Amino acid sequence: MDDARAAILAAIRVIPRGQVRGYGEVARLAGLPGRARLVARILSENDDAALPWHRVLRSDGRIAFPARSKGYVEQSRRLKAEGVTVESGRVRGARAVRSEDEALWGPK
DNA sequence: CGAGTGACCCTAT
DNA sequence: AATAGGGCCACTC
Repeated sequence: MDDARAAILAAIRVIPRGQVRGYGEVARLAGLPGRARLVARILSENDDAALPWHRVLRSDGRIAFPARSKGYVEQSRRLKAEGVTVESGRVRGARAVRSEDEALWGPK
């Protein structure tokens, strides 16, 4: 297992229950700025059921899967299960993040 | 080496 | 708010 993969998985495991992060944000927190696509790829290959992969969303707070796809349904289900409100594929309260030190979800 | 692909991101319309 | 166009990274053929 390479370092990048380990760093990314670690960053995801740290996301608190009931909160969400963006792909680019996770990459940044893992010390790999600009590797959002790598995060997505790692997740697509992940098989660990204990990993809170459902807490990772696109930078605009929307679920990355196509609406109504298997993954989409499962992700919104798992989010709602821990108290996160999801409506029309978007997490309520999440805001687009652009700069380095902003968070997709966090203290307002 | 080049072209295509994707659980992405940003800026400009 | 929704689209379009580029940019990016890693991988496959």
